[in-house]
Amino acid sequence: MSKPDAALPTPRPVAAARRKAAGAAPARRGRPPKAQAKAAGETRELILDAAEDLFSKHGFYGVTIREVAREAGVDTALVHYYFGAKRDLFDAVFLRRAAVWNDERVAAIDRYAETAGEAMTLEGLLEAFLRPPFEWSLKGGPGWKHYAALVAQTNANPSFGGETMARYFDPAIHRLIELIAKVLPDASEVDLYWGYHNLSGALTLTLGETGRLDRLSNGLARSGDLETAGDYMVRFAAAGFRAVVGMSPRQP
Amino acid sequence: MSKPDAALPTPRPVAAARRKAAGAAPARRGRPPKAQAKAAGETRELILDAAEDLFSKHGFYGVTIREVAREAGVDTALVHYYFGAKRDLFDAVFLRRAAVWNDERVAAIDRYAETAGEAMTLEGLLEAFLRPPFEWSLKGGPGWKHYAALVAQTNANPSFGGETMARYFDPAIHRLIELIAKVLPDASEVDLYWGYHNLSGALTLTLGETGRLDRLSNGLARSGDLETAGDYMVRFAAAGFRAVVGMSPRQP
DNA sequence: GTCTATAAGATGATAGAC
DNA sequence: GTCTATCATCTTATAGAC
Repeated sequence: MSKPDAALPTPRPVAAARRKAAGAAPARRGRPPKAQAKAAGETRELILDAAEDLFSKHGFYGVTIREVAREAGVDTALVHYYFGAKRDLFDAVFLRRAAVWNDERVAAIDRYAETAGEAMTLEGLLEAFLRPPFEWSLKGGPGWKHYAALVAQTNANPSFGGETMARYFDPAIHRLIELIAKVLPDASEVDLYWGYHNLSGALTLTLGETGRLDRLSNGLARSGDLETAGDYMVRFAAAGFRAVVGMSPRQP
Repeated sequence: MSKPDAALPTPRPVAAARRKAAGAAPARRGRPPKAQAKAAGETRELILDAAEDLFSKHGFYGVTIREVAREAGVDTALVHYYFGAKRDLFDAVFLRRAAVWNDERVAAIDRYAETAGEAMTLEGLLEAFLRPPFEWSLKGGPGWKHYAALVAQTNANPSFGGETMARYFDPAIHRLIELIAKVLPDASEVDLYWGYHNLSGALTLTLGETGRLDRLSNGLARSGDLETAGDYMVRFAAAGFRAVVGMSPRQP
């Protein structure tokens, strides 16, 4: 019934093993061309961009410093010069967009809450909270798409970036839950946390854009169709939140 | 507001680096004790168990063969003797429980559908489909818990195990969707696939037991409380499925 | 089946010339 | 800031003795 041969991300041997397997160009002889002079801070950003891309696809251990340098078009030693240890590079990547990402989401729900006033709805709130990341992932350039996948990965396994995630993402989530509580006054805090947990999983899986859904549905639904994903998610989660109200008794 | 110092999985340098960092025992001198004779097939299982544990926590690249051998209490060369390349070991781990896992879920929803007959409900179906993995993770011993986390990881990033996942998991999911279609006759296939996508994300995040929820909720809700997670998930997803019925027009 | 020894190469990181 | 050269270590994987 299912077609076990559709396109899935290919397994990825670490840097050199992959180059070998791919029968890649025989490692250009002689001097590599000197890098052109870069604008101030540009090298730093190039490295972050490359690392963001690779970490989001292969995880911390699946990426080598050499690979990052190669994709960034800079020398290996420069990566250490700018960021120190590999782990620090990862943290820098995750940190770079964390504040923007969350400030924007908080601003969006606050703006919505103020505009809507008494007419505030659950769907409206979720829409305001979910749409910014989807929009960035779609239209913010490749960096934002990679970052979205990195956030998804970190949410699913906080071994790397967990600290940063808790520091920057949790306050935004708390604000959302606070506002949902106004719309669902009978919900307990526990109800809302479990509700958010369910939403969070869906969001994470969506931002990862793994292609699983494409294959499962034989192309009927596409992982990368974030517009549609958002529409379904808002409806699905709003109904879900309402359905779990009252499952745990409220604290007195 | 959040406590940025609670317990989260610690970053994990690769094998030797971690041993060094931990200031571990000075690598015992002299001959290691010979392994006792093992029952037939036991060594194989020991290796699979160790690999399952480690892969589920650190991913493919975050685990070394030496580490697997050490945790299994066998010689490094034996891992290759039994499984060949590292990638083949990973596949063997993922494959070992794939059939059981999915056969049991299909059996559970089929049994439910037959017993309930006309009285079949969405909640009943989801309960039948979701409870087995939760039960195993809770009561099936550590192996099943590790496997659940591995499934979660693979769903979130199918670079490794994607093929196996599609082959073994998709048919079970298709069967679930088929039965949901009976309960929600007005839903289009697309509606159901997006609905399942939302459920799948929640399931994945839950089986991962990352501790994110514990921290976010300051201990009010616990990732490891799979009983409660299941109760909320059934209610949340059932309402979600109903809410998305009709969003995409049905195929003629 | 189990272990020793070792090949063959990749990796994170740094010192120091320019 | 950038690049070369290199260290010290780790990694997968195999050949071959027992």
